[in-house]
Amino acid sequence: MRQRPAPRSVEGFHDRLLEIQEGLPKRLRQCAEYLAAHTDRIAVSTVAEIAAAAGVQPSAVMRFCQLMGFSGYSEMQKLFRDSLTAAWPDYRERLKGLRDSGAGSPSALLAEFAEAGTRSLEALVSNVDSRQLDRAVKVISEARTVHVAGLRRAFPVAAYLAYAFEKMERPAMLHSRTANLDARHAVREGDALIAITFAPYSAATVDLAEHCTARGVPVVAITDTALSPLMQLDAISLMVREVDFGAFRALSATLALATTLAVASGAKMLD
Amino acid sequence: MRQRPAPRSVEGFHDRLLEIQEGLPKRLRQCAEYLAAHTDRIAVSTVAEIAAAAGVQPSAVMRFCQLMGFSGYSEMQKLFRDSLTAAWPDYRERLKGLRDSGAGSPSALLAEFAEAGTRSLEALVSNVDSRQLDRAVKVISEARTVHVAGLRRAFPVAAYLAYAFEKMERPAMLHSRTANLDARHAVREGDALIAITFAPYSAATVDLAEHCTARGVPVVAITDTALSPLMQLDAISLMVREVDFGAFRALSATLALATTLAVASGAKMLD
DNA sequence: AAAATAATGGAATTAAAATTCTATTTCTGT
DNA sequence: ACAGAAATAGAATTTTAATTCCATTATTTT
Repeated sequence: MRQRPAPRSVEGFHDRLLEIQEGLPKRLRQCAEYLAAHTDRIAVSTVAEIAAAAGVQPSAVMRFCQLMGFSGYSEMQKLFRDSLTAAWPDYRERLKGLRDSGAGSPSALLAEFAEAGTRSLEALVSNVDSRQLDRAVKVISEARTVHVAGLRRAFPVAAYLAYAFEKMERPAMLHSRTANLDARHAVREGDALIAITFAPYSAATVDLAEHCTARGVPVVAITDTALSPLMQLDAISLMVREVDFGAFRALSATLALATTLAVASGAKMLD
Repeated sequence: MRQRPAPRSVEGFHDRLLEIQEGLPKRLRQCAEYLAAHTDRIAVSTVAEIAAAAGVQPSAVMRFCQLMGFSGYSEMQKLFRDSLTAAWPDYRERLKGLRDSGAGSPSALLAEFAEAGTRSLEALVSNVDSRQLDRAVKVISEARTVHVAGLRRAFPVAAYLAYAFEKMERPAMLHSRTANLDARHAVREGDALIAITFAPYSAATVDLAEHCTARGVPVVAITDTALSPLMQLDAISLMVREVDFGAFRALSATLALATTLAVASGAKMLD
């Protein structure tokens, strides 16, 4: 069997599997069958574990990897590990890479950002805690007035939410600190707050959230990490991990989540 | 610091992180922050990789693991590896599941919006006119001050652009009509305007674009159809077609395009 | 300001995992 | 059934990664 270059994607892996599978000897066939059914384990298992689970010797797994075109198990595993982490090299490196390879055109960059957005959206759907989401929607739909707070990078999201609520004729207020005022006294009992903030967490947003919590006004937090100060309050937290593009982070996932909150709570009110 | 038993779930991990995070010394705090933001990498990274990414020594990561209650990194990693294999339905499966069963639930809605966003991004990459994009980037990188105009649905995009330029220390001005003023006289020769508007096209944005064109200030237009009034001016036009879901239209593609303009023009200036 | 305590970086050590090698077994074609 | 080829198991080796240790640096207390 002649050597073909190693697959470069998970799809490529499956294709190759199909190509080589015919006329495979017993142990290698066992490997093929096990790996076809449990590709997701490759990223986090050792050769020994895979071998045991497939009922073969580690060396059989090694031979199988080489048959697939990889230099060994580690190289194959790398493919799956990379596909799991929505990780990107640093923005500067990436840009430099694009430029060096002569592909530094704006269109190439656009494709990168589009890719980053897509990955963020996929990760969002598989990670979001649907119980928290349901609770958030409930709280928002029951609020008299919805307050929306988000500054800096979170501001576009807050602005979009305010726009969406306005369009649905839902009483809503955008806390944008115009004239450096904060309008905390506009928050009344029976209202709810959607607070959006990402590291480095802006104090103004956190303050407002604290003010609300102290008064029993429910807070829905859209944030990025478990260390967010909003997690300390017992807010209903929705965590969003956007794919990094170094200094520039997409907002696709955050916006999709925000839209969902607005639309779902609007729909619930019609029930 | 007294030892508490190791967290037994990913949620438990986050909780413990919150508990211990206060008063953490510098390097351990770096670990905490990095791991809070990138928990998904733990399952597939080595100590050395985590340490490098967090900007600390491997031994610091080890001490952090022990502080969290684990015997070491391997034990902590096991938690995340198990949670991956246990049941992490990937994006496609999850989407299918939601379509079939939980129709109408907030999670199902989220999946729909994510899908709409993904398709918008795909369409964007294949439809965008790269010559126009190149010209737009050139014009923006050569401008003294970049003006950004967008109202209503386009406002979040304009706000994001203003934020991105600010972060890159690029002189930029967001025309937001605060106090119903328009700041058209702030546009000077040598500047450029990025005008964003979608049907129904808001008069204020179009007026500003006309004002600029009349004075020889180049205009980059982000818009949705060939019928846009911005197309009548000889602006550099970038068309974006967002896929809509119900009455709500995503902004993913528009934002990706906006980010590209900002980053590409920023990169060009470094040449 | 000095002593005590805690935190850190980096090398040294230990442990674990990947990979290779080879004797043995199992096929294949005659 | 037999020779030759292919495949396999398991041990041996090499490589890589986790963990510990300790000298040095920073921080806190007296």
